[in-house]
Amino acid sequence: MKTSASLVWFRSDLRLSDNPALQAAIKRGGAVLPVFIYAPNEEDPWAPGGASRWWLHQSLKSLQASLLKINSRLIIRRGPTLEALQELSRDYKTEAIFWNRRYEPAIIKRDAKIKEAFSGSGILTESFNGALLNEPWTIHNQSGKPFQVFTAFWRHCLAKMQPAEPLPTPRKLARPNRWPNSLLLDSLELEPRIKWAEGIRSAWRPGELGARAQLDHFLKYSLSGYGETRNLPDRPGTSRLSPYLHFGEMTPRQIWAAMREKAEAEGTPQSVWQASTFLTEIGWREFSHHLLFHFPHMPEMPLRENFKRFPWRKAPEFLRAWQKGLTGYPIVDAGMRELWTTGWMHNRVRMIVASFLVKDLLVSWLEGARWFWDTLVDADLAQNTLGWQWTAGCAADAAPYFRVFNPVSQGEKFDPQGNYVRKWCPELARLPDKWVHRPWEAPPMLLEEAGLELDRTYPEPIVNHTIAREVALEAFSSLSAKQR
DNA sequence: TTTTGAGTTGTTCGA
DNA sequence: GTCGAACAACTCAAA
Repeated sequence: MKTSASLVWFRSDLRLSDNPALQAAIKRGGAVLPVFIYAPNEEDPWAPGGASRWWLHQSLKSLQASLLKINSRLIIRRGPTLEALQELSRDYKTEAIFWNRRYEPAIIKRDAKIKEAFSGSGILTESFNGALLNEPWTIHNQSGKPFQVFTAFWRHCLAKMQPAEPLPTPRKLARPNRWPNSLLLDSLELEPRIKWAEGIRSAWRPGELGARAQLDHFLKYSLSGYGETRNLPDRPGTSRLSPYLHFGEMTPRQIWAAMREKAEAEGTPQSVWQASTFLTEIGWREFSHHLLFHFPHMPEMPLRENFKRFPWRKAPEFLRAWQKGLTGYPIVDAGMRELWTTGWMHNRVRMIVASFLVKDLLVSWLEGARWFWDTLVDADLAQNTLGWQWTAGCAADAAPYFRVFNPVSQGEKFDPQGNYVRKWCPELARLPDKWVHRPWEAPPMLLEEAGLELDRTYPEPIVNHTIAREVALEAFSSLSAKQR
């Protein structure tokens, strides 16, 4: 005798709390079958990179454990997704399939096909908003078009938004009479064969519990100084919630609720300001999803037409030096090595290294986006795309072309004691503060005392920033209508 | 329809 | 050392 069941198709929502699809299945009654289907080629060309796969493995493991505690299990299958869902629903008298939406163009298309395939089958399919404060199609300006400028977008959202209370965490799920087969998590081979993930492992605690712990820690220790310390890469001044948000181990709605609670408890103008500065970052996440939804070609194409003829360099040796953290600019190299080691980079440093690749080296933002995609544990198509287009100046609402970060002054301003640089570039550790961001200018005696031999133990700068800046300004001005 | 004001995160130069 | 202005042109949003 088969029991009637609902499938809950887990995707980028690896949590039990505040999960609309899961709640819908519970509400419907009958058994709940939690399913994860691994089908990376359906996300092509943005299938999860190495760091993301590592995180995904840990998250699934954590979700398995959480489900076990509430009388349930995670069924793991491989794609093609449609076939996997059809097979499961055939074998287990499935009445409904529920999932939370994703917004990547390839996923939207695939999900639409899946919905289509089940229509008329007698199986209900329903998707929910489990990742955003507002669905992208509900936000538009007065002429009915999507916003392209952040400030206007976020002002509009703040005025209209009333995020609901987060949904509860289920205590117990109804099981089927008999569990479907499941693959072993290890058989998905998400973890790297070569052991390069140890640095990531020691930096992070993936999963829903890790997410909550991180949020609590941030609210308790870092939010009060957020406006200032978020820019200092040697301190834990940022929220570090990005990977949790990407994998749906935490929702913006939960963050919103936690912040509101805290603001109500404290209520000082200062705390409200710090909270709003942080919430603006959540606003950027919303904005990036809004843009990706309305301009689905964004991951590959510049939003501004005229950038299609930008003279990017093909410079594999520059790209490689940047990737390896061997550019000769300490703050850039420190950032790239932090990324490689921990799967994450401080936001301030992301801007610096991105500006360096795009403006000093004149290498296309797409190359940068691809590298970040493979190495970041928080790699998110919407956020990564907007971040790079913003830096390159080819988004509608972008950094002005003349804003070229100076890697030395940025380093001296935001890492004045060189703690960050010394941590990730230990060969520079013994240089005095004064020279730690510009070793090539240090007196030879000092270099020797610090055990540093330029071009042997640490590279000379691969480009001269002052000259590179001039070249970049020239290249960018070639885009203006007057000149061309 | 036309007009106006504004636009995340900077740097440099010269007074 | 500090401060304000210049750095383009363009597009978006809203009046």
